[in-house]
Amino acid sequence: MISHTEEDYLKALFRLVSGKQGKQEAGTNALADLLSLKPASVNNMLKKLRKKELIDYEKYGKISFTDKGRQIALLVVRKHRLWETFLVDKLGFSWDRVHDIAEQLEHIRSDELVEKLDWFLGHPEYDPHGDPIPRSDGSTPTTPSVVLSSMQKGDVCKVMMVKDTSAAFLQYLERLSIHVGTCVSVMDKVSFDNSLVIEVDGKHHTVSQKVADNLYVSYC
Amino acid sequence: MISHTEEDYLKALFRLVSGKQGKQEAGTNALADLLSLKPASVNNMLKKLRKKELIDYEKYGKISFTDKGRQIALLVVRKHRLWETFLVDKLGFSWDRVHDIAEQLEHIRSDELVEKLDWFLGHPEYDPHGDPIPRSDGSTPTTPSVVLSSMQKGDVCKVMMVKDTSAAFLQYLERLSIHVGTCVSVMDKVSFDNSLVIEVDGKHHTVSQKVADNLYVSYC
DNA sequence: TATAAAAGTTAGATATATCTAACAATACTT
DNA sequence: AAGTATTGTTAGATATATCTAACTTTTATA
Repeated sequence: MISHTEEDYLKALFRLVSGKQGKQEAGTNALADLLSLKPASVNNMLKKLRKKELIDYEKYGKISFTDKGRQIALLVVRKHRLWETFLVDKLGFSWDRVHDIAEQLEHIRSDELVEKLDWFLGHPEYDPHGDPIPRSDGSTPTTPSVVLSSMQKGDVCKVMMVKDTSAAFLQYLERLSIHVGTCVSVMDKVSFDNSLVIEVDGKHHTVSQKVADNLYVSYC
Repeated sequence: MISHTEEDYLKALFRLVSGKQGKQEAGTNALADLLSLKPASVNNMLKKLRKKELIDYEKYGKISFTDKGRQIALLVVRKHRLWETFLVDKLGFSWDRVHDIAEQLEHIRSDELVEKLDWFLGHPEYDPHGDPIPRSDGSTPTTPSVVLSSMQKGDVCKVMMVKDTSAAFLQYLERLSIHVGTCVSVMDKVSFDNSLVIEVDGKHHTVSQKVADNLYVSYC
């Protein structure tokens, strides 16, 4: 039996080794940061997870999943993103309010529930932030790889995924009327700082490179 | 902040002092039985709950709610029954599979979630077993008080609530096509053991007094 | 009412998951 | 390659929630 806490560690490890933050390796400190815990606590848990054969790691070495561990991590992520989709699509939550609730819901244990929820939502492939929802067979829909900041003047594209899903950033996007699926035209690009002048819904906005780095798009 | 465990104790106390089991008083042993814990563990927790001003009780005395404690218990029950309704009405669960899942969902913390769920379900007053869903203002819809076992030969009534919601009993009712809302005609009553011959959906069944005691009905 | 049974309490042990503080190994940097 | 900074580990403390075993109080009954 895997505890909520253990699931949290596995999910955090998943974010580090295969998430959109990009890094392919995870260490004690990185995990501690992500979980807002102390390295000593993480170290303790790593031993427990190794004993349960959910991760591979040796003293002072890097951490990686066993097949069993990855499977559990994927299921937790699947549940998290399905619940986020439920909260937004069915209950009418705004996309910046669902994270904390989904963090709780992702720990509910019931295979039947996950599959019924998936059916109820119409087998969604992406959550409200555009993150791919892992399938029950362990596969994952493709993730967009083009960022808005790589677009040039005159390009027109569609927002596919939001990288930073903090409430603050999502609320900022809200003010610009930018959602997943929104069409964005690049009107100008300032070479000095790479900020972009974009048109959304007929309105012009200037966004910093940092903002544009956090928006994954596809050409259209 | 109230822990999951504390919520479980408060919910159990609620069942004892105001639930359909009828008893108006709760003791250490009764709580331990209901929670499948040892009296010593319960005693420990009672001290903690008293310190938090969620219950009133003195050494060797009976246990009762403070207003604050009752409010929390009612909210947990509200959440449990709303989630059960969601699982049956929206996800298509059968009524004998929802209890364990709702036991987990009832601990999800978010006032906004509860209210949105309530709206999504159409402000239901009763859950799939006919149990009243406490309202957000703390009031509770009326509970039926007439049991099938008090009906006489020739009476026709509608099932309003199932008292014993164990999977075994619910599955038994399932085989008899008895649900909340089902019409039942009493064809005969055996005075020897108070068992009843009933007609449901054109079919005749004999049910024991124990079964009939667990079905609340209203005349129709 | 004396005694037995039931109910309730206490003390001390265990398991989980966290922390701090001190220490050890690895990695960077010049 | 030496020294420093970063990263990781250990030991021991704390908090929660459970248990067992022994004990006390209350209640029931003979």
